[in-house]
Amino acid sequence: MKQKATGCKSSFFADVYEVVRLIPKGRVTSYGAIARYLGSVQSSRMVGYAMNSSFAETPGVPAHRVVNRVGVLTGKHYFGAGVMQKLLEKEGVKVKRDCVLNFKKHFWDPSIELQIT
DNA sequence: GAGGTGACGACCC
DNA sequence: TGGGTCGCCACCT
Repeated sequence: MKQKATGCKSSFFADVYEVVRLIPKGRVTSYGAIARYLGSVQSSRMVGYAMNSSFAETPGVPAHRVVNRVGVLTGKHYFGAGVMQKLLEKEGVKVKRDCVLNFKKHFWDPSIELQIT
């Protein structure tokens, strides 16, 4: 951990972290939604990569609120088995078999919620 | 300085 | 309709 590019607000990662922190409690979003909000839906993979490094971020990034486009907790393996689901259920999000129930209902789109007026 | 990696998404067969 | 493959782009080694 020499530089990690942290502290550089213009970093793509930093931008991702900022958006994820804005996700309200009991809501979830997708990697693609964040990537699209940042202007590059093709960079959706980078969002996931950013989450992988989010554990080193302070304060912690609620990465458990970020799932793939169909509501599957693909990152739970990195969080720890059951941890991601437990955190979501604690916030009122029903999770079954690593899938968010009523995903569309809990979906939080930054491009809409954070739309520039 | 260059190549490889990756928690996804969209398109094609 | 379902499964498989490709692309994309910033960070890490």
